Amino acid sequence: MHDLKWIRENPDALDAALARRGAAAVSATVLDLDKRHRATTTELQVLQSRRNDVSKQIGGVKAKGGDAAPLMAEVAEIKDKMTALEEEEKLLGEKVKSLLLTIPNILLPVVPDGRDESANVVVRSWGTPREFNFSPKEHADLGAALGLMDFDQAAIMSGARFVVLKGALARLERAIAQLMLDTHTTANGYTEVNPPLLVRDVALTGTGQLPKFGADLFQTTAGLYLIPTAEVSLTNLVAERILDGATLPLRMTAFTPCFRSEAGAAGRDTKGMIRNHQFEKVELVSITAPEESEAELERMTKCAEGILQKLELPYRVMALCAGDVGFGANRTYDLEVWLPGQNTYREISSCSNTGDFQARRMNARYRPSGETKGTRFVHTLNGSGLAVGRTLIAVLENHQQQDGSITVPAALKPYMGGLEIIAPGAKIL
RNA sequence: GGAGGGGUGGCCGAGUGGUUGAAGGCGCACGCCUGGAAAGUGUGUAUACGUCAAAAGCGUAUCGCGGGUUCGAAUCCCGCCCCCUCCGCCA
Repeated sequence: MHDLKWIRENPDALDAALARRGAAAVSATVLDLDKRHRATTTELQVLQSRRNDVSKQIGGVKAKGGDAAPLMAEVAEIKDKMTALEEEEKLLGEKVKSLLLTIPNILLPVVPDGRDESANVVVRSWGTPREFNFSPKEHADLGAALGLMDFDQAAIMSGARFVVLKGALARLERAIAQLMLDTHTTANGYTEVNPPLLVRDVALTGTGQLPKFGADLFQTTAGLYLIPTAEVSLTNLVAERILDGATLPLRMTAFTPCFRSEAGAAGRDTKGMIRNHQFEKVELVSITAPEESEAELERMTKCAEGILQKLELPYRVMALCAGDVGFGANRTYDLEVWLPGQNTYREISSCSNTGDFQARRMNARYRPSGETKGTRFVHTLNGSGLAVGRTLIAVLENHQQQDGSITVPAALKPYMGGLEIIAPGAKIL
């Protein structure tokens, strides 16, 4: 959400920023509503002031046993006028607020121009895609051949876009998550959190999924929503709080299931477990002072990259272009992992700085250390560190052998009880 | 799910219709005192919005949230949220 004052002073900057995203200008509409809202507010406040005044006089007159009738008549008249104004004021205020909630964040100047993902820029890459002396298979085929990845049975109980992992693959997924959590909580300084998976609409409004993207979410009959990412739960850990500046930055990580309706993705990535309704992810969230957030984004991205390196998975870092950066972010790096079975790079992590965009929506502030007066909005960042399901895919495809077995990367062996090879033919279920 | 109790400033806590943004205390800041410190003592100590070129000042709102009653609400009424206690159910 944007600062209204800033929009008043920089309407053209807002519209120009929206144009970079390919979005329509809104400043004129905002300013018109805001102007009418403030005019109404001022008018109302004059009446309120007068009413408070006269009411005090009535108290005084009555205390002395005088006749307050004329004064009461005056207040009655004032109140008449106030009723309509109050309604108007409230309505205009709500209109301004709801419009503000639909305006995306302003991109930083470093974000490359471009309309869609084809204009994203490769920042750096790591690792060399392995040379295969056979034709590498896709993860869904590998998993099925191992007998440990079952889409059919998942469909019977849950429908499309679900998967059942069994035996060594179920364990592999857990091992991957453990490696990530252990790395982030020790080497990278993040605090592990186990947050709620069901949240209220205010939490989702705070992080920006609502009000615009409700169609992507699963909502329960009780009105709560399943989180589409732990970013929601973790970032809301600072909602409505005033933090002590000395405690910043806060770094937290959580391993959670994520739920997405994939409403707009019919027909895309229908094979395999690339795009499921339910998947697991280790999320990273940082809360920083404003001047630290850009450096923190670099740091966070490096933390995510570290996991890919440990797993010996080639990847590249993409700077998303203006048209591809998400609603709440001012800048985003995607990590794309090499998938030999699909002969392409696929997104496995997305690290974003939202600046004070989310902080304003959830009223997350801090008091700069040393200062006793005044608060400022914090900056919030989030990144996948990494998407666990997609990491599993990458491990399968990159570490597959000609016979369909999977070599367990060294970093995962301790978490696999020393298992070195996941081989076909295990008797399972 | 049933019954009851409660949500006041950074914290504790008073306040059941009238000049209360809110007593008192703690904490914090600054000063006095002291060789220095403690103790003592004095002063100050919320947020948002509006007005203003800006500051000061002024105005408005805020005692969980929203609505209502009233000339006037932290105080009365209604709805919601949250917390606590007991009962029931339950991993």
